[in-house]
Amino acid sequence: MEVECLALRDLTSPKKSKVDMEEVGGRNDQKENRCVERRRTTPHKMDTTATMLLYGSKPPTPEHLHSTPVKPSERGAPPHADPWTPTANLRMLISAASPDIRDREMKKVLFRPIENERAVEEVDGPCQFDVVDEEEEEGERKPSRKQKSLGLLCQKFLALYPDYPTSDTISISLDEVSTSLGVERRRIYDIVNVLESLMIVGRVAKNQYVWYGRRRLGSTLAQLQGMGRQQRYHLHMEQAGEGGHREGATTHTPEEGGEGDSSCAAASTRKDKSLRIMSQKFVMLFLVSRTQTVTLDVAAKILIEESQDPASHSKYKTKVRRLYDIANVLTSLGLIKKVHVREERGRKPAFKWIGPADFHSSREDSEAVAAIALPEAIALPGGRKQKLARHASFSVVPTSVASQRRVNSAPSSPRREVTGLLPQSVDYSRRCVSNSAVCRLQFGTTVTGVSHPSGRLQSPTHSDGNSLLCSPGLAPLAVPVHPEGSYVGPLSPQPPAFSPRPHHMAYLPSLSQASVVMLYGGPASQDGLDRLTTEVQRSPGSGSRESILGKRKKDEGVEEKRESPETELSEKRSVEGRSMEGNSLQMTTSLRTSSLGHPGGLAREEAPLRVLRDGEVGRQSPHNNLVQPSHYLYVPNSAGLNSLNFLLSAGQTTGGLTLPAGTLPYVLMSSSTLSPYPLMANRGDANLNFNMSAMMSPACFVVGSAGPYAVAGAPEFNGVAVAPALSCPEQHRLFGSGPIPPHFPLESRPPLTFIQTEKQTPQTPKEATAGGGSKAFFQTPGTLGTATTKPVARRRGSAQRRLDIGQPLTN
DNA sequence: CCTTCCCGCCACAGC
DNA sequence: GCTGTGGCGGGAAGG
Repeated sequence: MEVECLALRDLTSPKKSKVDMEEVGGRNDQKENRCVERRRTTPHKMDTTATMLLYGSKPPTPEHLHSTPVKPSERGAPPHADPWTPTANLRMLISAASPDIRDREMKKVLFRPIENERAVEEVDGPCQFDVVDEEEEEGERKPSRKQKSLGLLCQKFLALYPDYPTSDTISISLDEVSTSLGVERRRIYDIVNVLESLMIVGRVAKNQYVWYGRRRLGSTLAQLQGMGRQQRYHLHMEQAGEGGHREGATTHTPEEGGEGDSSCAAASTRKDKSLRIMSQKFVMLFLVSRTQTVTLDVAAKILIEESQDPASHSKYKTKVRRLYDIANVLTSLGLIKKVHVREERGRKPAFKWIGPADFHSSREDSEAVAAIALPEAIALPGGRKQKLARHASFSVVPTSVASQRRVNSAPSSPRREVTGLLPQSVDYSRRCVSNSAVCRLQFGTTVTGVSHPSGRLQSPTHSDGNSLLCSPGLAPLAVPVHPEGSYVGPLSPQPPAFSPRPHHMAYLPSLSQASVVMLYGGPASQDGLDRLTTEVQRSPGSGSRESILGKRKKDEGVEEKRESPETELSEKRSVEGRSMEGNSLQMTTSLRTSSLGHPGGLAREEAPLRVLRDGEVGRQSPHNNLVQPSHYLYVPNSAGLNSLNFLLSAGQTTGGLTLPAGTLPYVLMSSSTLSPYPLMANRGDANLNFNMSAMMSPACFVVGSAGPYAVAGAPEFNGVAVAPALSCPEQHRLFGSGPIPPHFPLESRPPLTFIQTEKQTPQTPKEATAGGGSKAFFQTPGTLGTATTKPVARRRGSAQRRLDIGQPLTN
């Protein structure tokens, strides 16, 4: 193989710089104007989020999505939900909870629709929930910069999809994502580009990406490591390290690429994007570094060199800015964490690799890996090829990859029609894979999560086996929803009644604008789970905390778990709730958007959630202390939960969840996924409870132990999507997912079922069956057909970027 | 003041 | 000309 160079050459295009220089003056002016304008508009966008979720599966109209945000009202969505309100509620909860949480909360409010804030303020004014702490009111108003950070955004993004999807059928629509997350597309590109560089996502078509999750991460990393070595980054690092700068390290091969193609350089288009390349290189640096710590300074220098640019100061600054962007994403992925290195002159910011160290083992997808790389390598369909490769190392991979991609992409039209793409590969039209338990919701999409193996998490108890995480292998599928006792979120103050044990509530503060209902289960029970859980670790500190990042760590499931202390970040985010005893499932609703908060506005309460049964939820597994919930049920509020009623079957059940096709959209997420978010939980007691009820007032839900849960959909919901999670082991079996312990105690339990009450359109999951029984869950009605379609719908399509991706068929 | 990094202008590229 | 992409750097928040 030749070397393809990834050339960074483009990173800084001289041309551009020049231009900028020239234009600066004018540009700025324009900028100003634009800014204003945009700002103004933004709020609407945000508003739409909820809507988006609703429509996710079925996009109302493609146009809508794209276009500028329609006001919610237009769509029928409630005018903006009050973002603040939820927050307020949270605060209350938080206060009640621990200080840590509070802090955390304060710092980050995930999913808060930032942009709307303003609007909201004006409109809503302070929320109704005055309950809140006083203290914050003011503060909140301003969305702090942190709340808008790329890292946070990335976490939200990641939370939408399972770490280890069973198949590569999960598609990602940038429009939807940007809308749902309430950010501009530009930001999504930043995230996606980095994820793409690691093969966590792949580009399918314009505006469409496929979610691969971390399945390929290990191989990707291995590949990058190899490339890094080839490039001799380690040498560079060393040199740099010492001297601080390495300039000389020219070790790297100059371009080779066999190419001499210098042409490459010229050829390169923007596509070669630097962000992607930089991201890969940055990761390589970690992988080849002995210390696994890379300072921005060094990284920037190395990257600049490669890029051939004369390192001008400005370039350096630009590079650094980009590195921060990349680092934020990588941090969110749990691959690196920020640290400081001391040097002679003080300390320098640096990042330390905390991701999987041992990814070699998993090489399954070697091809994939290859692919990974370097997108750049790929030739452009247009026939232009580009790329450049500068470093031999890169070259290695590329070819194969490139070819692959081409192949794939070529055939299909750029826009992938639903079906058309990737011939071999998956039919995107179907979102769900047969086997997979997971479904993604299309847009709303989220997928279910799955387990991922990450292990380290939180739970202190892992020993018990409470933890549920699925083994990697299984992961995708089965997520145990666990059956153990389920408990419903206490709307009512008295949770105890329901279960013997203290319930735990988990409250996620802002998952997204949409309100969320979380269900979290305690430890699943049992043994079976235990096995699965490989990952759980105790966290040193409190049992309760877990690191966020940690969870995601495993690659391919196999990776080692790390114990490492979490990153700072993680710590912050650690949630306490998890440790709760979790026996049961708990549900909580966040009010975020919703109605709760709003006085009038949103009242969607048409149908409050009600509990169908209470049963004793409590029975859970005996041992449950501190277990971390394995999964959470995430329901976008946007969907109109408020109006929904739903029933949950008793937790114990095992059966599985059954969701009627039309049900509401929900996603089952592994706890790890959520880990990053602040979660409030009550530990059994009333601590938190108190407010909850208030917050939730509109909706109520209950979980009965025995019965199935039914959800009544609000009118709005047409089932958006159903995430399939498997709750029980049995299901797993069905799916074949994994080993499940025979003795899984669930047998008797009734399955969870969601029922729709109201009008829901049942959707049929077409493929539901395929997988096996469980599939049903998975399917999201919408997802299947609808979702798929959506892409097509996407507005006009001009695809700009060629689909390079073909993704590895390999799977 | 320095670090971090959000924001969004605007160039490009495919149609 | 239009739209999707995404490079890039100003400048502001945070520390």
